[in-house]
Amino acid sequence: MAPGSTRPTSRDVARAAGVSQAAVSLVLGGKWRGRVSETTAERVREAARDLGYRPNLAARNLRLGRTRTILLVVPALTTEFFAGVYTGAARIAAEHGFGVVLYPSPEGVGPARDPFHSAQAALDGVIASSMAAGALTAIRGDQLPLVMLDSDPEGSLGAATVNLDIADGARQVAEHLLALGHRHFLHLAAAIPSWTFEIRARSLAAHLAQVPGTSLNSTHAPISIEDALTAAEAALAAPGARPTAIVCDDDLLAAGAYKAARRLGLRIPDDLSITGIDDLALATAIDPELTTVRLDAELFGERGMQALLAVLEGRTPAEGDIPVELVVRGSTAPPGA
Amino acid sequence: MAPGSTRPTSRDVARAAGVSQAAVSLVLGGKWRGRVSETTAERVREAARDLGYRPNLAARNLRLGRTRTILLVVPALTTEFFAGVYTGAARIAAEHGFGVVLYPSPEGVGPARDPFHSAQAALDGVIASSMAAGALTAIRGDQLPLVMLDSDPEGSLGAATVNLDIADGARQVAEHLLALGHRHFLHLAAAIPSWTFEIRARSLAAHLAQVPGTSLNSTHAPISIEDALTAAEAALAAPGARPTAIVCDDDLLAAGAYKAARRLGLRIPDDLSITGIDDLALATAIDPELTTVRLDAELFGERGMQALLAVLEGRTPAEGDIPVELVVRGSTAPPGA
DNA sequence: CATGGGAGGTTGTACGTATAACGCCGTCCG
DNA sequence: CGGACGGCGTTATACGTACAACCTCCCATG
Repeated sequence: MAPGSTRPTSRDVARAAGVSQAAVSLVLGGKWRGRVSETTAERVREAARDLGYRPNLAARNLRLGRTRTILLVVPALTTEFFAGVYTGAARIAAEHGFGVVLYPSPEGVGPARDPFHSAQAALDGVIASSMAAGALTAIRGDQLPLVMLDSDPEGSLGAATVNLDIADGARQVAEHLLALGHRHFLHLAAAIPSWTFEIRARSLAAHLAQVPGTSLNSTHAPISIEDALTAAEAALAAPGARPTAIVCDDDLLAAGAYKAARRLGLRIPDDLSITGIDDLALATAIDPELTTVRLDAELFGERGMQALLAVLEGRTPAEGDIPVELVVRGSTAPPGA
Repeated sequence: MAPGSTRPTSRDVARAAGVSQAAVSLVLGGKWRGRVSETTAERVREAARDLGYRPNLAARNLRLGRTRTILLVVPALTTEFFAGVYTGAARIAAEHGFGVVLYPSPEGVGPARDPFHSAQAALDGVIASSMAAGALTAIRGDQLPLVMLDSDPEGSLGAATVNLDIADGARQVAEHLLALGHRHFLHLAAAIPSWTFEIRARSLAAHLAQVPGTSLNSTHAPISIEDALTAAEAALAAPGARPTAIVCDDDLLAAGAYKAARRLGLRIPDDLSITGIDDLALATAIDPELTTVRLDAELFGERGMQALLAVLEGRTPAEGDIPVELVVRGSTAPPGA
């Protein structure tokens, strides 16, 4: 590369190899069988290597009318959960020659910035978590192929949806705690308006109500340890029957509940059982280790990407929720043990 | 939009507004002052709105020869640290009309996949963490403007570097523990070949050596709680003088050290002091809360992006490491307290 | 010997945009 | 009254690629 010169184009390669630009495109595009001789092809490849040629993706995208780039819209990346979703989605995408661009919705329901303008890349499709509330209004009305993660199948504008079987997770938590003998519950819920969290709450309430004599209170907090601490401490200190178990919408909230329990001198699990959802690394770092619902984030991302690829190819995405699994650890025990 | 039709182009807008395509480009590009009348401009804007026109970014990128897209190459997103870096970088980028695409290097030093092929987007520049070892070889030799995060200023191919003052962090840890009276140390180091971790180790050793009679052993583990648990347990159970303090390269490693201490019946901080680096949410979730070095991940990302923007504009990036701050919490105390 | 056809290319064009260069028309000044 | 100039546009072109269509040998075949 001479200084000041720009990147080499396919025409530069052609000149160096003594062929036409079209021949370069054919060879490097792998479509030269029966069109270009092996010796010429090798000469082209060598010239490309020497010049350090990289195809101009903007030009290729323009020509082909597609970019093989998918936008993944997620809420903030404050836990590794959506990192896992990204990893799974990116893996499947790579297998099909697609790239994935991440758009973490600015904190919460911020000023609805435009993900399409912000992620400058030209896009072939979008996968969006229903929790990325701020960005969703901007996405609606765009005619890009869309797959929603964890979204109300009825209210997703006809877009395909991929869901974790989160209602079943709530069922497993409820049955586990009921079997241990708990009757008085606190639901420490995420203060995010999202279909997912509504379903969790409804499923939890429904399954707890199957046993007579149970009580269920709720309190809400933003998904952060400090906010959860504040909310849990207030709820535990409130007058009336103290719950013997706290069901949290998220492991981070559970960590806040741990801190509240410590402040109030309550031992876990003897005085108070706590459950989470996600199974983050955090879950086994705290003492006692957290009983939680394991969500397979990578599988979630994989299924989301598979669904989008199906949409892009005109196929119908596979049906079926992704199963989740209760992992029983040390934070749950019979009440008053 | 009639069904089956493709996205509207600027020419469609022009037709609808009864003007030329060039006029549309001028109006929508904001360069119409003195070239197009206000009434015509308004007509164009209305037509664009009615048709739901979005400029084709591939075409724009091709025409302008730049994409306003930056690639951020990071190691795996298993903690929120690099999520913070991304957030900071993306904020500064957005202020300058740039987008950021994330490339998490496949686990560790995986098969050196090509970040440029994987992230399909056409790029204007690259910011790369020196910890993303696998991807770095692919980046080298590419003539894209490059900024390295936490990299040896000497060995970064002349690329600009932005560093956290990690050596000073190690100094603060060393002086804190020495002041408490500790003399026998274990360094639980990250098993990642990276300049950053070498510097931490060197700085730690140098500052501890300033006090006569100190001892320092090292053990290495991949950055995960379970691996750290294994390594720390082995090191603590080894014959010889047991360390009274463990200095960890990372909060995740520190969490592993907590678990090792619990298994061995050692109380923190009475029997064993532990320190980390990063100040993740995890640090205040575990009990006792972790004394650690707070790294400002978002500022790190901001400075990285500012440096890259400077490079792109031909300016010289600002000098100076980013200061870090020891946060003293409950995991450190005088030995044998 | 004419004809077909395959191997090995080349020429030409379009993707959608931004912008340089060029009108055209009315007005105003010398 | 000529021409310069400003306001309001238009026409033409280039960015780099992928591929359809074409072209030219040369050999085999009837």
